[in-house]
Amino acid sequence: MLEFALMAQQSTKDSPTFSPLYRQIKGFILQALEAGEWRPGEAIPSEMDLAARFNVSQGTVRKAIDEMAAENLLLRRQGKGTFVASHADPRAFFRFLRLIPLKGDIDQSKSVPLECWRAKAGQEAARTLGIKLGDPIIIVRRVLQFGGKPVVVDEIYLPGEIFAGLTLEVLKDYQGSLYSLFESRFGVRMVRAEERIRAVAADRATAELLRIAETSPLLSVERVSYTYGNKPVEWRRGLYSTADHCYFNELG
Amino acid sequence: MLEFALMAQQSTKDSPTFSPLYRQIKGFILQALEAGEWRPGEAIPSEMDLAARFNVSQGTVRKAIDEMAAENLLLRRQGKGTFVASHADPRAFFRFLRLIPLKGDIDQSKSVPLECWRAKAGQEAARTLGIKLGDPIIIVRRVLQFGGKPVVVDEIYLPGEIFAGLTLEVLKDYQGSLYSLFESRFGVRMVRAEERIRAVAADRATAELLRIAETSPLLSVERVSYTYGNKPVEWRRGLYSTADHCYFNELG
DNA sequence: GAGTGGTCTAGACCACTGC
DNA sequence: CAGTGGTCTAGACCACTCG
Repeated sequence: MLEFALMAQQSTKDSPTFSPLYRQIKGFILQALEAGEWRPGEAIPSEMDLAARFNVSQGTVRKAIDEMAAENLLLRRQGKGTFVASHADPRAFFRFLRLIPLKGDIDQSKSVPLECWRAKAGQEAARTLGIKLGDPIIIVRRVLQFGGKPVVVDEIYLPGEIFAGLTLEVLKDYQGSLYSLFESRFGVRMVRAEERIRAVAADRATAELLRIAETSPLLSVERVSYTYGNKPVEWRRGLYSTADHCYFNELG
Repeated sequence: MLEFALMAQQSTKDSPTFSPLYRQIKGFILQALEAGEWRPGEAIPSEMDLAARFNVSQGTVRKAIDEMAAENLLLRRQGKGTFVASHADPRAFFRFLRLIPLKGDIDQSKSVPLECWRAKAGQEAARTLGIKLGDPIIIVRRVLQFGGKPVVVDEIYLPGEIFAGLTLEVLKDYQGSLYSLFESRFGVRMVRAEERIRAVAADRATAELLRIAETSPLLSVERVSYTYGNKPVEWRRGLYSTADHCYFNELG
């Protein structure tokens, strides 16, 4: 990160674009994250360092970092430092997969990639991913198992430009979550997502994969994931068998 | 709220029950809310006032309130004061009902109560609501309409002790959300909830109410709602028709 | 012990609301 | 104008981690 001169044109009253100092600091840190200045898992400079660079007090930097920690962009660890959040952290796993067993403890999950092919973006994919009609996309199909049993079938649409080099072999070789792979191999960190959930009847192919009866009710979970700057980088549709699991959501 | 002497046995190091001052302040404010010292929608004392009462600095009170505002317990309004959050606030509505139309704008919703009767808590209800087996409970059935069409059938289990006096007439007479009614008439404010979502096939009765085909896939949304102090006070099961709507969830 | 984040204070000033 | 929350500062000290 480069050094900064003062930027605080705090401007009393007459500025319609007023934003407090700590938000500007937050913006700079965000930019640096976006630019990959510090990689996921790494420590960012200490609050004192940042305060010195930005010519503000520690408290102001602190407030900026507080907000980013609340948004799961950064992770504070007392006595050690502040770290860029990473999907490699196992705690991040259930932040995006809200599936828990109906009874018993959380069981081991395993991702089984089925297919991975190239295609051109149709109207819906283009609109959702913010790319142009006909732009290259990559489509992945996979099954998620819990405790050895298939529970989810996912179909995942990715912008071909960003995920160039993604193949079925890469997927099969990788241990760990998909987002962890995206982060370490493609430098794309998922920061936020929206899910739209409906109930649908299982088609034949899905029923076979999940080893359930055709027309069984399934959850259809459509997800759009965003990276820094609200940029959509993944569109997926999952079909969840809720025979032994349920989608768990906490309403704050 | 009574005045307080100093409580800050901050105790360096040797206290395993260490908690910072602002959390103790938060605890006191929480207690006062729980005791109904300030009603939903009312203002609580100013930060300066509270600081004086607790013999701490404004900043410490501020941090306590910050956390409570983040938890939607309080609502800050610059220049006016800090207010007890209320379900009467229309913004609170979609915090608990995460249903949006598949296309088009959010349409007007209407709750149509069907039945309301007394019963004794069975094993599951007793466990979920934290009451004793056989304790009185109230069961409400109702339909939620969006844009005039039935979309949700709810079956709601309430502890009879807390909601004594709830009848079908009361429900029918009340305009506004259920939680708003609970808050204003029974002094019970829902603060948090957990939902478990599964896909199920519509039974005949539900299918008729929702005007869909029997065995159509539906979302089964089981919710436990809590008031202050993590006390469960509502258990409900909703069946959502997702023909024209979907459950929307934001993953932070 | 040095360095990190975490808490707390006291005071200044700004932005917003309503009288 | 007074009163509220919102921002920013400077400094002190505590709790935690690691060498």
